Amino acid sequence: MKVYKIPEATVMRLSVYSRFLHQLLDEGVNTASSEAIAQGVGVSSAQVRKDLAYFGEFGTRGVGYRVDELYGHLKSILGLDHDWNIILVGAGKLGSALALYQGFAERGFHVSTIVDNDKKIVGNKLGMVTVEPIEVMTQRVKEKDIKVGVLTVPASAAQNVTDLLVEAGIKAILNFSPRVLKVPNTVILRNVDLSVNLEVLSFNLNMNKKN
Amino acid sequence: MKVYKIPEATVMRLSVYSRFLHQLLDEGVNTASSEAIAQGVGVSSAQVRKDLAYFGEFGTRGVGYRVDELYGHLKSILGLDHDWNIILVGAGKLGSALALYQGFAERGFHVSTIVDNDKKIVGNKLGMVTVEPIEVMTQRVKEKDIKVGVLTVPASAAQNVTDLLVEAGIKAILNFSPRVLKVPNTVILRNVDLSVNLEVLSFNLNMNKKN
DNA sequence: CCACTCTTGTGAAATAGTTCGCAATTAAGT
DNA sequence: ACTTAATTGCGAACTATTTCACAAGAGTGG
Ligand SMILES: NC(=O)c1ccc[n+]([C@@H]2O[C@H](COP(=O)([O-])OP(=O)(O)OC[C@H]3O[C@@H](n4cnc5c(N)ncnc54)[C@H](O)[C@@H]3O)[C@@H](O)[C@H]2O)c1
Ligand SMILES: NC(=O)c1ccc[n+]([C@@H]2O[C@H](COP(=O)([O-])OP(=O)(O)OC[C@H]3O[C@@H](n4cnc5c(N)ncnc54)[C@H](O)[C@@H]3O)[C@@H](O)[C@H]2O)c1
Repeated sequence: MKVYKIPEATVMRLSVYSRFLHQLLDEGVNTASSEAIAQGVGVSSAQVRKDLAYFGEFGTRGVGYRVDELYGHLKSILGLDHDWNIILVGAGKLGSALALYQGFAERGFHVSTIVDNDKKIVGNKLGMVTVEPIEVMTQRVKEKDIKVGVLTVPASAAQNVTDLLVEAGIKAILNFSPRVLKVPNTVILRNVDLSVNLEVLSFNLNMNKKN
Repeated sequence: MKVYKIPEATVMRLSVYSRFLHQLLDEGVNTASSEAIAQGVGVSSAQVRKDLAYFGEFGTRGVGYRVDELYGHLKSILGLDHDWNIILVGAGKLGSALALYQGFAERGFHVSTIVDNDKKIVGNKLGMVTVEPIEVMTQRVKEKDIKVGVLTVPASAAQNVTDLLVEAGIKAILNFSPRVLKVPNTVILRNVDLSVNLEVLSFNLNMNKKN
């Protein structure tokens, strides 16, 4: 079987395309050219076509893409044709914001379990979900067959929690703590580092000033 | 004047290196080799050396880098040798979490102004800062000479707020809303798209399953 | 002061990702 | 049926980034 390695940048763009297509659907648009999509998300039309070409031929020459069809293909490519259960670890400021965010559910991501090690927080309700003690984490991951964990604990606790999640059989982790985590290569890890984002801005501002 | 274009990936790694060096400083470590840094942040040692080479020669052959020195250089390269005032627009769930986050101040980013258009929220205190009405935004940006804006408003309001910020003279925007924003190319824009991050995980989980 | 070890800095090679350019195909107009 | 205009899919060219590999120092110990 021939398996191409898909650039991560491509995957990220696919996600953005799919959201833009959703917007077009809402607006009642039936077809869109690669150029229209490109304009909408701020890339080149060749880029759009190349990205899609990794996965098949979805368009019609001379016409463009049917919005509903392409949207369906992208959802399926991204693994969004079924819902995902998520466990959120650390119900602090950031964790609470994420837990209450509607945007995730809209894309099929459901925060079905929230755990924290602070007794004062355990028992609180975030939306429909009650914060449970950290001790039940392993059990919940196993019994609910949760594949995705979101980490919003302090950096000092991050590796520890990660090890427990991995042991419990988690398959992917989205880490918000500013710590480099070690995971076996069977587990997919992504880091969202907000300070890094600000510092890239700061770097560019600094550059502009000098040149 | 010779100006090298620095890959964005390099800049992001510099930020991570600098944080790791800070950690080493705390631990009382005096020198670190490129290999040690590489291990600590999960890249190759050649990558570390190449990244640093864009900016100068900071190490000593046979020895490595003086942690305090290199840390200082990186802070300066990243424009972190002075503090930055930030305006936060949208004091909702995510905005509040960001406003109260200590990690930013530690790196020299100070949320000095917070604005929102919801009368029920205006007047609330987030840490030391009082949420002000959206109407004062332009004035605050100008009078405090704020360069960086953080956007945590709903997608529907994002472009509108952006236009106002640009008009007020903002230089850089960190956008958390899932909308592609248009800004003049004199303004630096970065997007933090949390749904995209989850969808990349979902894509990879989906792939693993199939192959 | 020489031999040995360690580790940087950096060209060159390898890999990865983006843009270009156009043949192929479709639809619409005549 | 033919012509024209639009737009995809895709190989080839180009550009960017990472990795390799090693000469050039720098410290250490005899
Ligand atoms: N708040 C932000 O805007 C923001 C921005 C960028 C990064 N972060 C990072 O996100 C993480 C969380 O930030 P926050 O501001 O929400 O902090 P927070 O202190 O409000 O929340 C952390 C939560 O984790 C819980 N916790 C601590 N140790 C735990 C453990 N071992 N097991 C389970 N739960 C545990 C705490 O009880 C607390 O509820 C931190 O790593 C922070 O650096 C936060
Ligand atoms: N909460 C999350 O975890 C999360 C995750 C990913 C993305 N986001 C994005 O971040 C943004 C904010 O999310 P949130 O959950 O904090 O929403 P929220 O509704 O809690 O907060 C939005 C705030 O913006 C204010 N606002 C609305 N229009 C405004 C305007 N024109 N000018 C000034 N203020 C205005 C509202 O009054 C509200 O306080 C959204 O775009 C959302 O998609 C949030």
